[in-house]
Amino acid sequence: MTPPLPPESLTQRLADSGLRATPQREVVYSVLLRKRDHPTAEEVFARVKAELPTISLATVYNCLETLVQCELVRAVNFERSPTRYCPNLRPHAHFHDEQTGRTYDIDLPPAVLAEVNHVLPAGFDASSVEITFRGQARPAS
Amino acid sequence: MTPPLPPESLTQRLADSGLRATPQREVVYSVLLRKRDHPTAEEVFARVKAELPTISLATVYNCLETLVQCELVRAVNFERSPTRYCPNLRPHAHFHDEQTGRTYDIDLPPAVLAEVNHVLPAGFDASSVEITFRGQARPAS
DNA sequence: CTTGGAATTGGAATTATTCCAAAGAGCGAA
DNA sequence: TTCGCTCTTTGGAATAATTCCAATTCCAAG
Ligand SMILES: [Mn+2]
Ligand SMILES: [Mn+2]
Ligand SMILES: [Zn+2]
Ligand SMILES: [Zn+2]
Repeated sequence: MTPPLPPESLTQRLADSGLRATPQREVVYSVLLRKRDHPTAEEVFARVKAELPTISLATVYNCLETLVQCELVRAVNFERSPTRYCPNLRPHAHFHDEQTGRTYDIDLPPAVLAEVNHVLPAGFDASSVEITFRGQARPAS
Repeated sequence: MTPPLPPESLTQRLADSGLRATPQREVVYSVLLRKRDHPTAEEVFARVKAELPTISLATVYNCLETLVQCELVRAVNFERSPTRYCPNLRPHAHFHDEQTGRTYDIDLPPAVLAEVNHVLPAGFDASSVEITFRGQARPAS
């Protein structure tokens, strides 16, 4: 009974990049883990303020950027709407519900990922793939 | 010897949507067809000005939006960089070369598309999928 | 204790895009 | 034809997410 992917220690990951674990970074990250609804920077800002009332929006942007660099968080974009942030580290696609605006994680089996990468002709060396669905969701859960 | 997908007449498509074929719309569309390098609105603006020196940037945005509505053109976004425009109507993914910034069309076989759609759990009804690769390209052609 | 680099902060700046109100065009009815 | 209505274009102002900047503040090492 292994714990489900022991979440990489924030402090550890930051250290690996030669960065410090600050209260701001810790709270921003914990807010993302607590409610995984792909919030925007503004939404993260609002949630973090509850714990750190004096944090600035600029800092939230800085922290999010840092977390993305450390690969603890993914930045997700739909068209030109504000960037959303996702702490799910498993390979997954995103489903954007056009009615509600909600975003869902869709697990991507390695086999499918492989299949998708096979469409690339010789000479194309992909470092990442991104798959985004758009439509209507009525999730079972 | 059928012509390769007789490009839907712009005039026809516009009429279908109850819209008029204007010189501005025609030139914007022809510019997209002429050089399929996924230009931004600003780039389209520059190219169109050669033929219609008095066109405004607002009109270019309007025309592009119209062409997207008519489904003659796809809007393509990479992160938060300016939207790019693509007149390729076949199902295809995009490959974004991180070095050069160039964008390549990658044909998507129906089988792969089907496979990808199969990752959706019950309750998720997708109206479209978007696949984007990022990496380094050394295209054969 | 110092002190130098890292991090945060508030506010200004940037920039792609949208909005707006006024002027121009095209077309069918009279 | 002319009129009137609607669609379209246009230039400039406004918007909004994000980035930039310069001034503190923080902190860990010496
Ligand atoms: Mn939406
Ligand atoms: Mn790029
Ligand atoms: Zn996600
Ligand atoms: Zn394309």
